[in-house]
Amino acid sequence: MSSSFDRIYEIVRQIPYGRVATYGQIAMLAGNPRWSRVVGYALHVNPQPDVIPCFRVVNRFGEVSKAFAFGGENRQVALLEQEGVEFTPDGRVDLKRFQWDGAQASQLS
DNA sequence: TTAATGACCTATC
DNA sequence: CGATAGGCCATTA
Repeated sequence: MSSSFDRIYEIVRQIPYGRVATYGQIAMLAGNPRWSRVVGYALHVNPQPDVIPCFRVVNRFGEVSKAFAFGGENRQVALLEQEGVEFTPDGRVDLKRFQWDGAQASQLS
């Protein structure tokens, strides 16, 4: 019985293949631009990793968090690369090309 | 109920 | 430009 997390999970779970979303964006789509921290917390508990691709969630800079290392930070990068996501030498994702436009998708007829 | 924590973001020095 | 501080929200102890 999650509380507000359900809203967040709903968004993250809608992230399409080969696309990434940011905590702030997810929070915004959830209806609260300041849930950024809550989003991270929600994914931290990640009760159902089978439907919640947390590895597709990155910070505002498209970079994966340190504490994300649920099996090696490199793991998340590898997974995203597997989906066709390009990473920069800085270890960041090209948000302007791979950031999931959930807002647009949500409003898309 | 209060205090402390957190996979964040923004502003300031 | 790099580091620090504060703010915001929800969860947990």
